[in-house]
Amino acid sequence: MPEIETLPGGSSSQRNTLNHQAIEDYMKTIYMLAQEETPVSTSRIAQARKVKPASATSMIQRLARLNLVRYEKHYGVTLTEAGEKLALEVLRHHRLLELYLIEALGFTWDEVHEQADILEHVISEKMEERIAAVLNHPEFDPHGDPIPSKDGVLIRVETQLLSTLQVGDNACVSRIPDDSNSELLRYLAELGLVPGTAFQVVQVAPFDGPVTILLSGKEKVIGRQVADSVLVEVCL
Amino acid sequence: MPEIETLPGGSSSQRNTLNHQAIEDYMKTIYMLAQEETPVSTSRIAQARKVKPASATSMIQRLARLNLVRYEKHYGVTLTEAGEKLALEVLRHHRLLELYLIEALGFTWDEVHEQADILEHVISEKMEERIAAVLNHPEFDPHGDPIPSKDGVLIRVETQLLSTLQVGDNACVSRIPDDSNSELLRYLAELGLVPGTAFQVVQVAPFDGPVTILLSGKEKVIGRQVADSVLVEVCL
DNA sequence: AGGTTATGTTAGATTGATCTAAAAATAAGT
DNA sequence: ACTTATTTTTAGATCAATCTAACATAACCT
Repeated sequence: MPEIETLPGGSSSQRNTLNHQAIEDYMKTIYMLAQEETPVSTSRIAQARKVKPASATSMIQRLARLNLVRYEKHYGVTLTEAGEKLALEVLRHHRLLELYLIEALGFTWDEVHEQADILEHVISEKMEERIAAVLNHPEFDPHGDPIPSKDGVLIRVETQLLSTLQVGDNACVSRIPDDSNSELLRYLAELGLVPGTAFQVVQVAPFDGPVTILLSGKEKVIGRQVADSVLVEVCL
Repeated sequence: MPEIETLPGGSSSQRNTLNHQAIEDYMKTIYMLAQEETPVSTSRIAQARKVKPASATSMIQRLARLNLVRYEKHYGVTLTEAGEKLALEVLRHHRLLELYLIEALGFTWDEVHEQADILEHVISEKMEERIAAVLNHPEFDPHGDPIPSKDGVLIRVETQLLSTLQVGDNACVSRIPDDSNSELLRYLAELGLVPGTAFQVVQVAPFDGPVTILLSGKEKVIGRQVADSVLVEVCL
């Protein structure tokens, strides 16, 4: 008998247990990439997941069979409603976990991404809920990324790269990509450039030179590469 | 090229990441079964893991190749030193997690086993360590099972079944198997029959009848089947 | 338009963990 | 010791997720 594979599209959160971690990882990846550009191409997915394009293709076909994505050959992939729901669920897990690891278990900023990437696939509904409760239902994770609500709503914040600011601009650090390398994250934490921190741009050297900012009374000079890794909101 | 598979035998805790959850599950199973009887037979492993004997055989062969077990065809399996170390590591994770889920996340007694069974394979050294620290390096889990120390030492407690006690005996509840069904665990919790509780045997009805105990001033009557699920230490 | 390059897809292989069915080894019973 | 029953192992299949190599499509560029 053919036995059709089923998944989330079904009803509620059945915790299919065979929600196959690979599926969730692909869905998360596709969701992320779709923010930047849609439809999402095979090669972008392959690159992000660090697999060969052929592997991505075959997984995409599987996701399409599961109605998690719409797929058109040689064109690209978009998420279905069920797919987006799944992706947001995983993202919620990830971000809650990152915050939890820091708040409850004393991890540092730069350590949590990796562990959260693994845990996100295996925590039960109950555990998700308890973690959210312990953290008092937070809206942002430690990197400044919004945490999707249980029913899949994601706050969207207008941000720009720190490196695009002009001299005199006042801004707040909004987000640092949580998959930035650990060195960078530790450096930023040391500088005090963490989500929520307000600062003013004092100087922007030309030719992609360093940016000087005034942060809690002290001037800091940061390289352009670093300035490209920090997302800010212009405030006031 | 042949590429030989390697694992823990190697050095330290390399967190091979490909410590394959199935391998760890088999090792845990074999460890447990070896407590009861050694060597451990294929069929016992298959039964415990709920797979067909053929599947167990092939996994056993793999474990032997990895030097986690000694295997002799048609005879049985014993753990190597590396194998025991791995099993104890997983057991440590499991028991720490059970306690943690209760203490830190408000899970109840009967809910933790399943979630711990999944998490035990994916927490990092760091996370294990932080959890142990938060719990103040506990020696027993909520079911009364001893938690192996980081260097693989397991406290062994002499226990007997509650059902083997005589009238007049004083005893303390020592352990309840953590894989007992949830109904039973909830019932025991309600009765107050949890690890550490002292009680006296008031009456033992013949023909496998119920056992009456005196527990914090109140008499409770428990069926024989329940009395067979509780491990006690005779105290005083 | 037509050829070249880049991107994507199919085909076929591999590995891990499982299965079923069949063969082999051990244990048991008279 | 011979037959039967039980247990274990082997052989061969399947499924998921990956790979490589070969083929197909689309995009690009004079």
